[in-house]
Amino acid sequence: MEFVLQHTDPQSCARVGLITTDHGTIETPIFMPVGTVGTVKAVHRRELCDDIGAQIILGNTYHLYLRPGLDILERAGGLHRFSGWERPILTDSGGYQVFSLSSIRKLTEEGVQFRSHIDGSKHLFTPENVVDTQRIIGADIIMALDECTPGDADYAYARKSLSLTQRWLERGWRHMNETEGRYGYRQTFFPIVQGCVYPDLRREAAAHATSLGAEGYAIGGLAVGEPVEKMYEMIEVVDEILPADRPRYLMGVGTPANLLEAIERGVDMFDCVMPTRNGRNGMLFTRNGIMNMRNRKWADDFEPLDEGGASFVDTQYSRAYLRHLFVADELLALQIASIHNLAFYLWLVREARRRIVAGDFAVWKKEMLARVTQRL
RNA sequence: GGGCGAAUACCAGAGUGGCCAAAUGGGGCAGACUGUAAAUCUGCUGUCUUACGACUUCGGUGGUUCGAAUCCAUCUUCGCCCA
Repeated sequence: MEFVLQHTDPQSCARVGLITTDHGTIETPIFMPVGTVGTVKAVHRRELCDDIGAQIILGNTYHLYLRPGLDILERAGGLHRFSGWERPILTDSGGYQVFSLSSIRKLTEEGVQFRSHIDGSKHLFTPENVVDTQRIIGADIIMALDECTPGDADYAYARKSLSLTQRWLERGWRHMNETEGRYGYRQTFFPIVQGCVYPDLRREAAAHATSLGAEGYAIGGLAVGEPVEKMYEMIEVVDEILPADRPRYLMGVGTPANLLEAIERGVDMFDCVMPTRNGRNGMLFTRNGIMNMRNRKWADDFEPLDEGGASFVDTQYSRAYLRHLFVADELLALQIASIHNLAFYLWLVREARRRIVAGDFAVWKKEMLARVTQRL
């Protein structure tokens, strides 16, 4: 993987860059749709490529390891060939499941033992074997195993948790360097900076990760229960330390407003389930604000979903029709909402990129921020 | 014409003397969702009220009772059976 920093906003930390992988290039800032189990839910590959313009998507180690399993993935020739997605893939390590599945896992020095949410069987994930798994999945970008620390953790716990994450990082990094990919293309490894909401821990984590000399860095453990101002503060603290010539990936974030704020603070990559999950639950993110499509007020609104929006669904379907589909529990509703939201997110980062280059990012961001947070 | 049964909130349907403004499901209305255990989850859903609470409800009418969705009489409607 290579990263070229193409432009930096003179008025802020916002940046424009280009990541090159063996599966193609990624223009940053970028939003990466989440496809946990090998599919971006409710969205076809063709829509993802042609209509949404996704340049890279996510997969998840924990989920793919459990199903379909490593044997099938390996025999398929990796997730790219298995799913037909030919552009880059980034896989999360299972670190987020340490947080989200905390009731069915046990943390030890060696790793994390999950009780499968599917059948209850036990599986040990270590910093080493999640690298192996991600190599088998065939991810272009492999994430280190970390403990995603809850946003409300106290200092003592956050320190202890960070320390474990750092030991795991060193083990994963070493294992990565001792192994090779099996499909003939390059795979790269991103450390994850933890430290909860504590600036000194974040600084220590950023410095420690940077010392490895990785090709890109992730900021994890944010948007997990802490106040949003804390999140922005932590991004600032960390981005001061992370090398400018490497991409920074803010994991799991976020709302359109979160993206704008983080881009301004120097973040290059994002992923979040919000556009797809909230979309399936009836929420549309648009340039003009948020719409809950299940609300009665759309019942007889025959205007296009989002005139001039980034996707074909925005003009081809009316608000009243989409509301009808949601109320009637029709599957097409999930597709339309997912396509719309992802197309909007990709438009948002593309536009941010354009504005940074044009030099009016700050003005545009301020205006967008006011609009996207409105409730329609 | 006779017999039996049933009528409960938007719908279906439980409840058969006080713990009933009335279970449950559906529907409706609103909210939540951030590296996906999520096409999921939560709340509200007689009226007034921020709440406490007050008021009006269980086909109609009239009774019994301290007290009725629940018991009695009668009427209406519906279903089934006999002629």
